[in-house]
Amino acid sequence: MTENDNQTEGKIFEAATEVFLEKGMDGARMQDIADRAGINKSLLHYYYRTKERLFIAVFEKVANQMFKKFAPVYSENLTLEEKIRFFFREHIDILKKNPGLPVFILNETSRNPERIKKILEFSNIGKLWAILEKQHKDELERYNITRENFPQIMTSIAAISVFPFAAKSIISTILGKMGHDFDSYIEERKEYAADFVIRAIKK
Amino acid sequence: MTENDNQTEGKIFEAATEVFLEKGMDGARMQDIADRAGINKSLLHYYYRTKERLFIAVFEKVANQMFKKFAPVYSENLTLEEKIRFFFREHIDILKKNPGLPVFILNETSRNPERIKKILEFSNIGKLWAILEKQHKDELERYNITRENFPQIMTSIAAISVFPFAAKSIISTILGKMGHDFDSYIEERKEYAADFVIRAIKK
DNA sequence: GTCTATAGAAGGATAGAC
DNA sequence: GTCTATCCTTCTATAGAC
Repeated sequence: MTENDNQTEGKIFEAATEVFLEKGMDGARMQDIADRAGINKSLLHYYYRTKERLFIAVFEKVANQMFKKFAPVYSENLTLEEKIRFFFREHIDILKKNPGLPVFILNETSRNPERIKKILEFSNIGKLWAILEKQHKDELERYNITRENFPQIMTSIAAISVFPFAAKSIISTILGKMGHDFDSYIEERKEYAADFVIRAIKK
Repeated sequence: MTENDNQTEGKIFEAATEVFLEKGMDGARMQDIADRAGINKSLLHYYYRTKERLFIAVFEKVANQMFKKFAPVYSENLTLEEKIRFFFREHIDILKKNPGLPVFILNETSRNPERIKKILEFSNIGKLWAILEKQHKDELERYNITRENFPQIMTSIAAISVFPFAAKSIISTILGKMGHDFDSYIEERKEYAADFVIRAIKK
């Protein structure tokens, strides 16, 4: 591969990421991607053969990005509360920079459930409970966290972090009516969300 | 209008609702809608002129459905805790019957923010805080609920109720890896969510 | 590797008969 | 009010020159 290959392929991939995030698979147009990449439409097919393949490349990259950001949660040097605070700060910060990500992933996985399986195969999200139980054996006694309600807690945490961005246009509109604005609402949320969850799970 | 008008228009509307919820505006095909309604494609245009108009009819009906189900929250005969419990039971039950609703609304409002404005105009969601303050003046002292953190609380409640359905295929896959199943997770959630929120907002 | 030109199919929309 | 036939545009994808 020459340098030109990489440059062009990279430009295509970036442009495709933009367009797919904005319009979704069905709404995206190959012409639009080509224009933004500053190249000809047929080059897209030269590098990726079909729209579907190009989409999958983008989807897997973007989805992995989302699920691989849980690293600090596995760190041994943080208390449970610190991990929760850390998570909300980091995760909300990432979403702040990519506000279109949640709707994109939610939408595409909902219309095509098989897509998520490959991504989750290589994630250790299934082992989360085992890790937590091992790392916080003593601490856990001070919280209402059990193997049984663990899915409820984890999905609530994800919900509180992700939903504001997934529902951004609705929330923005309502906040506007009440004299608030979205950006400061999000900034406040990093700490509020952590407090909220910690109170909710404390014994 | 004859009876036939209503029957056909109704069948079209029902079919359109199904298809739009399943595929979204961009993924939906007029031919598909016509087939499900058991009529010819050109009849769609006879009744609704364009795909866009048909979509708007469906979207407004469906979105209103979602925002008008907050009625019990305005009832004077319930305590704050009872309202929260009532909300989660009712709301999760509705979503259980229409699991595709959240992604549909999130997706379409995100790609076209103007769409939500007309719906929210006729909703009294902007006055929620005023109503709450009036109806629960004394009770409120036992909770950490202020005018300032009210948006944080409301969006957390919505998040906890809506997100499991918006992320259904992801959550289902993960639950599977952990030996749980989605349906019982949802059934448990009605009570768990209420407990979770009440603990989180108690002083 | 990149472009132009175009095939081939599909989708939304309309005309006109009944 | 409903159908058939068809127009027109748009979109993905490929052929072939450079």
